[in-house]
Amino acid sequence: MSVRTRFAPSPTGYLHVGGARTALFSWLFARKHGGSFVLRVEDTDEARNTPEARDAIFSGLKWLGLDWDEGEGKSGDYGPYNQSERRANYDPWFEVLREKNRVYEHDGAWRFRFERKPVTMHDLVCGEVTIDYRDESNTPDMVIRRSDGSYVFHFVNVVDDLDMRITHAIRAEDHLMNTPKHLQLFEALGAPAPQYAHIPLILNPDGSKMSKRDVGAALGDYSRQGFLPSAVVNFLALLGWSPKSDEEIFTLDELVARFSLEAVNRSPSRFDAEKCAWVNQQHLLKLDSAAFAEAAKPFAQAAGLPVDGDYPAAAALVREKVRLLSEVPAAIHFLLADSFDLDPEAVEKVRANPAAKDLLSALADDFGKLADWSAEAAKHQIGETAKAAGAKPGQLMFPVRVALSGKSGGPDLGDILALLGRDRCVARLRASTGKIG
RNA sequence: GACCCGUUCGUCUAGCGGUUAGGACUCUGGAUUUUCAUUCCAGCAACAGGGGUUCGAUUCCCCUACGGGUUGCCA
Repeated sequence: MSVRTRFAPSPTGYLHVGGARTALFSWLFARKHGGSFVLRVEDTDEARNTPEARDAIFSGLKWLGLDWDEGEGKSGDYGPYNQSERRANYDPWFEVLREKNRVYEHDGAWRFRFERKPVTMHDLVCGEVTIDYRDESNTPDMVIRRSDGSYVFHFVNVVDDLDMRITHAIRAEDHLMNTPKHLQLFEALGAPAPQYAHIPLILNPDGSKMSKRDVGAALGDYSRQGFLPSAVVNFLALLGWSPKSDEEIFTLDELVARFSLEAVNRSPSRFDAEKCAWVNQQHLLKLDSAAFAEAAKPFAQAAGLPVDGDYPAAAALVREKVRLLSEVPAAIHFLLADSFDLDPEAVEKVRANPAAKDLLSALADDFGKLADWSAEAAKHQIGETAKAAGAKPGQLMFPVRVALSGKSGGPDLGDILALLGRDRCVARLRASTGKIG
């Protein structure tokens, strides 16, 4: 029997990073075993469902690269894949329970009669867990059908997993205590239950439960902040799962090859934005210049920078300098704009050397006389100008950087000189020297 | 409160009876780079506490503390 996993979100908010990771692990497990990944939308709570939330789920999964085999936009043998459209599937199973006298009416609602015995689950992550249903006060019979005739989560979740032939239900740990209830339902229905795997929750940096509104909770924020989907997937995989080696940077394909539920933790982990940014930087480093420029383009456009002409070349110069794509516009602004601001702190450092101003003026003159312009030629001239004034080349490099970019950090100076060209360099040298003096 | 799960550097983690407790992020130094960054090297930093079991416990058991989850006619 081939593996079938599912992701079963309810469309009541944006896609949460915890949900995204649950989806990731389910997807990885299915792909690892050549199985199917089903996307089922649990939209039975009409009051809280929104179309925006539905779209956030679909677009979020697509952004991460987690494609589903059955569900929204796909055909499949076990549909429909929206719970709101599955009413007809539930009634027959409810009848089975009624015939077996496993349900009884109470205040208009129908409750499932638990068998009063210890129930042991064999969780693929948590191991054996036993809940004693003889303690009725702790495990009251649960409502599975409301007085308005609609079915409750526990019942539809079980019936859907059954009807959809789900073999492995991978879900977050907040469902752990639901599992023996579901196991009882499967047993009463006379059907085999899927194997369950409960993965630990993701917490806030301070250890509190990460929920809506918390920083970093919404998956949609990550693209806006300049994260690459491959980096988010990579980082999420490292939360609660370990490759059991010192390697940390993986592509989605590499994760599929290495993933296993045995290597999933049992303890909750906190979300560390710093490390997530570092992982993103590592993924950025794997992009070639053209791909990097393309990925950063939306951010440049949003910042009002022109994305034709020098843009691709400018973006390429900062590929190794940024951790997030959102940092690109500020990093290349001086290369594409006509005017830029001088950072006061950088100017102070230049002023610390009394000779800097004269050196810059001399360099502007010498640059103007240069016939051939290239990174090498310009850098060579910096050395010559410095030497002529009895200074070391290094003493002039930093002032030139500040005069041309306004900042103390940035791309390689040779790259800056080459991209700006002789005339712009001379003009900026003169203009900035005046301001520095 | 009851029930369940968990607890290794600040954070993510390796470890499955005997290790100088390893790696990564962050931070701090240094090397390289005539600039910036990358890179490299070094350093700081952990087994929650108490009992057992054992020749020997971070590893196994119990208790306590702490954290999290569940306790809905939400999912």
